[in-house]
Formats: sequence, structure tokens, C-alpha cells
Amino acid sequence: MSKTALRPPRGMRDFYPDDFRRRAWLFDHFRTVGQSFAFEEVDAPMLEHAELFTRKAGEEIVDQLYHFELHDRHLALRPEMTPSIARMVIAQAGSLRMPVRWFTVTQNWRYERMTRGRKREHFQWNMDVWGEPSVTAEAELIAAIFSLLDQVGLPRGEVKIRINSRALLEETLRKGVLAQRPEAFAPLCVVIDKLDKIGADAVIDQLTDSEGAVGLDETSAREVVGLLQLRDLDEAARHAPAGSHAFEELKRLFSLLEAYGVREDVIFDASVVRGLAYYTGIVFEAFDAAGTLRAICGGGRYDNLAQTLGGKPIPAVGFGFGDVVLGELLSDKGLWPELPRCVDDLIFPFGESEREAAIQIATRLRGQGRRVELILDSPKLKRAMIDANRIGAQRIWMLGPDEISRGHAKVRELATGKESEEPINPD
RNA sequence: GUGGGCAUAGCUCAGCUGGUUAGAGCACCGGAUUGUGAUUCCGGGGGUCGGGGGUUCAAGUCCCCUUGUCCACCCCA
Repeated sequence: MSKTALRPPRGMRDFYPDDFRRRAWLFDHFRTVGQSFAFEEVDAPMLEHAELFTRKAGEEIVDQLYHFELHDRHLALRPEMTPSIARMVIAQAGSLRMPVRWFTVTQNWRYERMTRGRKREHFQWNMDVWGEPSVTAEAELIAAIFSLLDQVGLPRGEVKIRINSRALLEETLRKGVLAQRPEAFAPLCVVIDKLDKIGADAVIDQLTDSEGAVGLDETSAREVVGLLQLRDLDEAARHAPAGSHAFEELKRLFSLLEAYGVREDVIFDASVVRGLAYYTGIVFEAFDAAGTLRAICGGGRYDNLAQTLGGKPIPAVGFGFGDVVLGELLSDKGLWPELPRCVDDLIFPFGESEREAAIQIATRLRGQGRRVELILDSPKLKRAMIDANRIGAQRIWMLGPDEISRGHAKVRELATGKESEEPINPD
């Protein structure tokens, strides 16, 4: 066996018991929040037809897919959950009571360069609403995100959510610099998504690149970048067409979020457009207030996806929330809780002649729903006590020849040191 | 893909300009007289110094290659 084969592939993780308890703790919160919003949990295959993903995002993502061909089928590990959910909704659209509210907790894969907060395999909590065109759905989803953040112990203010509307930007630009060429809007979004990363000058360079898909003149490009600097909703509205529907929706969303009690932690930010091609309306992303990490989660409205995939049009909105960046944030803030093993009873037979009685006790207690570790080897009592202490057991049951002859086990409460006798076979 | 840092025990690391047999803390295992947890004390196991090649009387230390990892950029959710 080569040395590399003894390690997980790059970007993949092992979960040892300590890691797994954290993961389970986090997933529990994902599920608790999903259920508390009355969303239903669903799942789909982790392996899908590669076409499900390539169709939506174009050819570039093929390079990031874990994919292979087998028996003339081209299959891929899912890089995100939305296409699979869309597939499921489309398949049963006729019988589903809309709006559909579903959530998932799934593993996803994406072959790309690793950086902090990004691996090649991660778990993602997804919540989606299908069949609801109004921003009541967005508000509910954003409220769910804050609910999760509350649950994991992040104080309000540590995480903010930036919100924008692609629809508002599109309306504004069609009135002005893109009046003659609406088709340039999508590539324009791709360029301006980079504003934070490459800076205004580089964005203007790309927008004015005569070889590029956007091809604005410099004055127009500066105007666009200027629009992205807006952080005041009313000011953004003044640039939009009169009676803008997108603006009304944004305003309604913010007022709904006020009712949810999260208005303080959401920000209008005209530069948020998100990278995925299928977003059509409201887009949002959560980030740590210090701004040191990648986005914690992100989502938006994708009203055209169902139709793009070959179904009837169904409006939809959702978000994906990964486990990695949130985990980094909890580590940075020292907010991971102590997650001890939860063993109730440790059963210790001094010798093999007491094992049968030990098994009877263990079986009975397990039947009562207690978590019971039966000592399998033959350590000294001191060793067993240390172990009991370490795993956080409440009680240790000691069984020696004396106890057997009296039909009782000696039971010690670890916390108090108090010892008592319990019958081996109570009736 | 580009540039840089790091790689020594299970973990975190020390090891000065090359120089005896590579260390510490924690962890692990054992003991401190009969079947009882903490602290303490004593003892123990464990390292191809990431891998390969080179320079040298001598390499953990210097050089080259390689693999892994982290950071920044690039790219992208």
C-alpha cells in the first residue's frame, strides 16, 4: 500500500469520534431549524446523470465535477443540491401542494483548488421553497438562517446577510447602459461578482474589454460600478425605472425581515450578485462580520430553473449552507460546545465467571433505553474506573464473586461516589 | 496555474552558524502491596527527522528533485 493511499484524497475528510460528534451536533441544528419552519426533509442520489449539472451551468463546471462514464452512462457526484431538488419537484409537480418547502442535509463534491473554508467535499444544508413567487418565501428562508445561527450560539451581530436583487439591477441597466443589448446582462453579472476580489479598476477593464461579452464604453462601465457601490435602498431606487417591481419587492422583503426581528443584521448591498447563472431575483449571502472568511451561506431566487431543465415554470427560491465555513467561524470564536460521549452505565465483571450476569444486566439496561458499555476485556478495577470517568458514565456496575453469590451488583454513582446494591435479576 | 512558508514521537513543538546515542510538554501504557476515579511520585513503549538524490570526514541542519500541508494571488461558489 502506498503512503498516499493511506490518506484521504485531497480535500476529503475523515471524521473521528470527536469530529463526528461536532458534525452530528451541527446536523441536528440544521434539522431542528428545518423542522421548526415546517420544512420536510428529502434526499436524492449523490450520483446523478452528469447532464443534470452540465446543462444548467454550462461547460466550465464540467471541469469541477467528479464524474465518470460507466456502461455508457455519464455520471457525476452532485456538486450542489438544487438541480436534484428541481428534478424531484418537476417529476411530481402535478400532485405537489405548492408551495413546497423542503430541506436537505447532504454531502456535495466539487473538484477545485482548496483554500480556507473550501474543500472538495463538504456537507450542505439546503432549504428551498417551490411555487411561491412572492418574497414572503425569501423572508422565511433568511429568518431560518438566523435561527440556525442563534442555535449554534453565534451572538447576533457576528454574522450579517447582504441582500440584493438581480432583477433590480437588470431593470436599471436596461433603462440605461444595456438598453440596446439586454443579452449582456448575464456576463455582466459574472464580471461584477468579482468586484470585492479584483477591485473596481479591474472590473472596469473587463467591462470595457472590446473582446469581452459585455463591451461597454468606459463612461457606462463607471456608471455600472458606481451603481454597485450603493448601500442605500432608496438611492438605488432612484436609478431604477419608475414603479420598479423589483424595488417594491426588495422594500417588502426588508419590512418582512423587520417583523422577523432580524432587520438589524441584514444589509442592502448592490454589489451582491452571486456566481450561479440561474439566479433571477433576490440574491443574498451571509458573511462573518469581521469579513475574514468566505461566505457562510448563500442563496437566491431562481424562477427559471424548472423550465430550463425541461419542466413547467415554477418559481423557486433557496439557499445552501455549508458546514466548513461555519465550522471555521465557530472555531475562531471558540464556540464549539463540549460534546462528551454519552454513556450511562459501565458494566464491569471482575472475571469471566461474572460475565454472564454482566451481560444480563447490560441487556436489561439497554432495553430500558440506557446507553451501556460492557467491559469486554479484563482490566483492573482502577482501569475501569478511569475509563468510566473519561467517558462520562453516570454509574459503574461492579460484579465479583461476592456480588454474584448475593444476587446483587454493586453500583457506584460516579459523580457522588455513593455506592448501592442493585439486584442482578429484579422481578 | 503562480509565488511563498512549513514538514522532527499519537498531538503541539524545541533542536543556535552541519559535530557524540535526536529532546520537552501533553497523550498513551505500567507501578506506588488485597476490588475504587483526582493530584502527586516513579518507570516504560514509541521517531526510516515526509520521500528520493547530492555535497561533506560528518546532514534533522546545506543543495536539488518530489509528495503533503498552509497562506497569498488566480479562478470560482
